[in-house]
Amino acid sequence: MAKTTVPTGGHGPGIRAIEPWAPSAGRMHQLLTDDERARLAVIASIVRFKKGTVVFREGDRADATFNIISGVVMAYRKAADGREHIVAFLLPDDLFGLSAEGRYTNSIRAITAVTAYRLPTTALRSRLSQDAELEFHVICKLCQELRQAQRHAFLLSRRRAISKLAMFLQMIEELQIARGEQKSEIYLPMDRSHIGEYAGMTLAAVSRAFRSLITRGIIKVRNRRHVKIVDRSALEKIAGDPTPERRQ
Amino acid sequence: MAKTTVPTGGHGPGIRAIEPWAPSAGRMHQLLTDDERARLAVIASIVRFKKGTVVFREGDRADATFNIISGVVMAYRKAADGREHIVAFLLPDDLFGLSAEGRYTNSIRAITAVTAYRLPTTALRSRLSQDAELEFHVICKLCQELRQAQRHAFLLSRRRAISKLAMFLQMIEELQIARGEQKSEIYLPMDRSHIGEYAGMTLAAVSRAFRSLITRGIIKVRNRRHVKIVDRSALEKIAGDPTPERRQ
DNA sequence: CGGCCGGTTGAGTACAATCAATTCTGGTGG
DNA sequence: CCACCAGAATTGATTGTACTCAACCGGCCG
Repeated sequence: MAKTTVPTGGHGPGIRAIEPWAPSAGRMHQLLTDDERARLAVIASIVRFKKGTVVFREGDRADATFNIISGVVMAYRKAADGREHIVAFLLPDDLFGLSAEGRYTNSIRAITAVTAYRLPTTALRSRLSQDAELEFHVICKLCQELRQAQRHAFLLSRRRAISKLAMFLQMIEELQIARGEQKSEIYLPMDRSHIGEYAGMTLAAVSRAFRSLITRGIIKVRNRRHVKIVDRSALEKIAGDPTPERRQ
Repeated sequence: MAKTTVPTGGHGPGIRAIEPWAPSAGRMHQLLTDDERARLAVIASIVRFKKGTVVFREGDRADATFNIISGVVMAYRKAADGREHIVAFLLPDDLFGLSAEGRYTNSIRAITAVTAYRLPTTALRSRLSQDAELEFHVICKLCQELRQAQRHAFLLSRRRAISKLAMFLQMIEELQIARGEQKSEIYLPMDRSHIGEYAGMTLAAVSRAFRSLITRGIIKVRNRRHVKIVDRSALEKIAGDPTPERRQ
């Protein structure tokens, strides 16, 4: 990983989230003012990670928090049998590097090439304690992440593989709409096995669920990474209903 | 629900969490100073709910956040088929009433008799924006809740019912230890069907998983609500390993 | 061209969901 | 104090779905 200082004139760390208190039609905003971003830039350095790099591991001493500029990372944990469970996918303007008792609680791996701001814990902490406005925005972001995690758990509680996949696609699409990256097609930065590790199913089950959605005419897969939702209401129905369609 | 103003001399809202940055041996502290609690008490009223009461529903206008004084509530969401998925169990010194775009994202029901502080959103918001110290503590609490939600998702990704139950018991025990309520026995304030709704399995599966742990001599069940872990290492192994023990 | 990685598909199996009795437990009133 | 009752929990039999293991496909790179 390469470190450089923040170039003067760069606009600095950013946080995007849905406004917890005011209506916003599902859109995310940049929560930080230019001024706040500049103040954070002072304590930040820029780091780059190649695709596949592990940024840090669960249990490592947590000496920095990161703020993604570009690229996608996954937060994951290893089960005792060596399987990886993906906790979250993090995108530009997201934060990662949460800790408990001074140690990271998840491992992080870049799943594309990634650029990020690196904010040393101590500097960040003292900056936060002086800046109520900034703290408030961090709170907004954490609320958002919490909701996301709860939604993930909800997805995982679905019984049928096809429901999980349907809900996964809905979540990804919604996220891309909220970010204004809407292109009538969903872009999947992760591969099938990552989807499985996120949704609690095997690669084989993911593949079968995709097949099933395709043959039912609910989605169209242009290629591995590009999916179009054809029948939105059918997808919704499948996502919502954990039980098989009652024959009869 | 009955509302009263906060009795003068009451110590006011409290938040307990594990310190995100400093080591704390898994213990939770009261994050708020007496002074902060008093300042919050000014905007709070005390509310009481009988066991089974729904405090608010997902989608309701979010005009207050709550801080539990005593009792246990569950945060839940309804699936399209009417089943309830439990998002979290909230205990004294926990917060609930998170919102997105001014609406609650989960429904809340009291599963025991509950007393709580009610903090009106607008008042809380303006109090927070003036009080960096307080905000910092809210951030700590949110980090804690986020970790908890991620752990829940991890639990839900377990395939075998017995692993889910084992992990559930570990989580409850750890929570009670962190709160200093340790009594060599785990207390379960929720009933079996709630455990099922939290862990993503049916009541029947919960029951069978309990049986299995009992007959293997890993736990002892004194009555519905009191469980003792006899063989901790075996429980850990089962919790960690989603696959059946490899027969040779 | 061959190997490799990501993905698909097939056959058999294991596990939990379902549906349906029972049994247990704690609370209530006689 | 005990009998009774209702809800909670257990247990049984059957079925469905996803896992496992394994073979196979197809694009990409050397």
